[in-house]
Amino acid sequence: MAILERTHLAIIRAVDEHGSLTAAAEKLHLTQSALSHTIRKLEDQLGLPVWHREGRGLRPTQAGEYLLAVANRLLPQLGYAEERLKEFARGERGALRIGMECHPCYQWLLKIVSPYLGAWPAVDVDVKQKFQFGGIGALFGYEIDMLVTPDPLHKPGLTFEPVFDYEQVLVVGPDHPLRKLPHALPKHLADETLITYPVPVDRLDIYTQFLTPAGIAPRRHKPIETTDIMLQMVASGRGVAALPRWLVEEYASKLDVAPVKLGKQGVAKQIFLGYREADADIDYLRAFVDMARTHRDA
Amino acid sequence: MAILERTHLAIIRAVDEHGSLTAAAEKLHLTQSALSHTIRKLEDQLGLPVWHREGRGLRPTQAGEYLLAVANRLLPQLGYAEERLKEFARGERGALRIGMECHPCYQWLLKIVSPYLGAWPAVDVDVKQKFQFGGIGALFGYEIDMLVTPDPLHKPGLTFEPVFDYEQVLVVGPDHPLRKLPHALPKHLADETLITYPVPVDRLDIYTQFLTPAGIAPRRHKPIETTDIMLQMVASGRGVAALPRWLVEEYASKLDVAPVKLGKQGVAKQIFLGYREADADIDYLRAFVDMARTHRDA
DNA sequence: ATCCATCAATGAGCATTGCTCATGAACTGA
DNA sequence: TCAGTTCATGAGCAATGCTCATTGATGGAT
Repeated sequence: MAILERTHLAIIRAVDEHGSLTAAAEKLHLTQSALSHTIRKLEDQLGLPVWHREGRGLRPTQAGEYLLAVANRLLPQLGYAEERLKEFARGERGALRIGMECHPCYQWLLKIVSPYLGAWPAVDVDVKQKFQFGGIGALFGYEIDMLVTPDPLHKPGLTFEPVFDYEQVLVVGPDHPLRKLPHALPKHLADETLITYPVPVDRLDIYTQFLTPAGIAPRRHKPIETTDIMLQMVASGRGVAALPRWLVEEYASKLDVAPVKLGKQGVAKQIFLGYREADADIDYLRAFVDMARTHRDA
Repeated sequence: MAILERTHLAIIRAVDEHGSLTAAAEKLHLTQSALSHTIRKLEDQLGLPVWHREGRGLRPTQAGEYLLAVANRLLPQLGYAEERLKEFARGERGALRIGMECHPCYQWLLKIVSPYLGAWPAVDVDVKQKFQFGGIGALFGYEIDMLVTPDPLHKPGLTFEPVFDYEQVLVVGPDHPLRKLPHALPKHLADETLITYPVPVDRLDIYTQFLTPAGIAPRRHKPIETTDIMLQMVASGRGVAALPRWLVEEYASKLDVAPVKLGKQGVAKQIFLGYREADADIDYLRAFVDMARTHRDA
C-alpha cells in the first residue's frame, strides 16, 4: 500500500543537493549501491523513473521534480518534529495543565506563572477551573498535571507539597463595627450577609472551621464568582467575606476594606501543589513546584 | 539519526482512530504484536512514552498527542503525493509547463488551453514567460515542457511543429491615412510612432521583414507590455503597431482599430510548438499539440 | 584516438530488521 | 469468579536493506 518512505525523500533530496549518487551516499553514511537499489525499487513500484539517466549523470524527471518538492516540504517537518520530541524527552517542553480548586489561589498563581513562563519558554501553561470528577480525579484522569488546592487528599500515586501558608480572615467594609474588635466571633456574623465563592458549604473554611462548629449561620449567604466583585460588594457595605489576609492587604490600597481575625487563634491555611508521583522527575513540573516554594520563602 | 518513520505515524493515527492496538493492527493488515514492538522501539529511541498504559487501554501522552498532530498533518500529504505519482505513471497527469516566446501568442494560447483543461482535467497547465537561457534552453533544461514560438530552431533532441498560420499586419487608429491604401510601405512609417512589445528589435518581424530591409526607422519607438494597452494607444491615435491579423480583427469590434497589410505581399508568419523528442510519447503533451493543430484547421 | 578517473547499475550474499506466533499478565464486565 | 479483552514479551523466521565486488558507460586529459 504505502510506497513512499522517508528514505526515498532523503535520497532524492541529497542527490539534488550534492549532484550525484556517490556524493549523496557519503552524506547519508551509506554506499552508492544502497541508494541505487533503493531508488530503483521505488521506480519499479511507482512504474515511473525518478531520474533521467544521462551519461553518468542524473537529471530529475517530472516525477523526480515533484518528489523533490515533496521532500523539501516534508523532511524539514519531520526533522522539526524529532527536535521537539527530544525536548519533550529532556523535560524542556510540555504542557503544564494546572487545575485550581481554591478561588483566591488564582491571584497567587499569577505571581508564580509569569516568572515561570520566562524561565521555561517551551512550556505551555494552561489553567483550568472546572473538573468533571474533582481535582483529584482530574489528576488521575490526566485532565490536569498539577492541582492547586487547600485540601490535600493523600492517595497512593499522588504527591502533595505545601507551598504557601496564609491566614484566612474576615473582610469588612468601611465603618464596620468589627474593625474595632481584636477578632471576630461566630455570633458576630449571625446578622450579616456572607459573600463567598459559589462552591458547596463544606468546601468553605469560614463554615467548616468557624461557623459550623459554633452552630451559627449568617443571615444571608450570597455567592459571587470573582474576587474583584466580591471585594467591591464588601467595600460598599453589602456584606462580609472570608479571604486570605495577603489578598485583602493587597486590595486595601484600592478599596476601603479591612481584615479581621477569625476567632482568637485565627484560621491558618496552607496551599498545596499536588501532582502524580509518576511525573515527579519531569523537569518543568519539578521547577514549578520549586518556584512556588521559593516564592513563599522569599 | 532519523527516527520517525512513516509507519510510526500510521500506527499512532490508526490507534487513535480505532481505539486500540488490536483494531489498528487489523486495519493496517499487521498483527497487534507488530505494532506493539514497533512503537516500543520508537519509545526507546525517543526516550519517551507515546501512550500511558492504563489497564488494557492506551491514552496518548503529551508526546503522543504531538505525534498524532504530526501524523494527521503529514500522512495525508504523503498519500496525496503517491496519488499524484500514480497518475503520472498512467500518463494521465502531469504539469504541462508552457513557455511563451511571442507576446501576442498568449491570446491564441488561451483559446487552446481552455478546451484542453476540459479534456485533460488531471493535467496542470503552467505558462511561463521569462527564461534564463531563452526558450530553447528552457526546454533543454527541463524548465518548461513546451515552447510556443514563431522561431523554430531545429536542434537534435527537439521537435517543432507548426500549429498556426497567420498574417502579421499593421494596426492603425481611426481616420488614419493608411486605412485608405491597399497596403503600407516602409516609408509610410518614417514619421510614425511604432508601438511594440519590449523585446530586442531583431525579434520583431516588423523590423526584420519590413523596415530594416528598406533601411527605414520609425520616428519614435515605444515599448508597451500588454496587448490591451497597446491597442488602446493605437485607437487613440498615439501610434501604430504590428500584430497578427486575427487578433486585430477580434479587437476591431471593441476598439476603432483597423488592419493594414504590410507590403504588397503581406508578412506571413507561423507559430510553432516545440518539445523534447524524449517526451513525444507523453499522451497529454501529444494531445496538446493535436488540439492546437486541429484548432488551426477548424 | 587513448587512457584513466568517475559515475551509476547490477548481482550475490550477508546482516539487520521487522514480522508472526505463542504465551503471559493485567484488566473489565457479566 | 471467570470468560473475554487488552497489551507486552521472547523466540524464531522471513523479508528487507545493506555492502562488496564488478561491469559498463562516459567524459576529460594527454
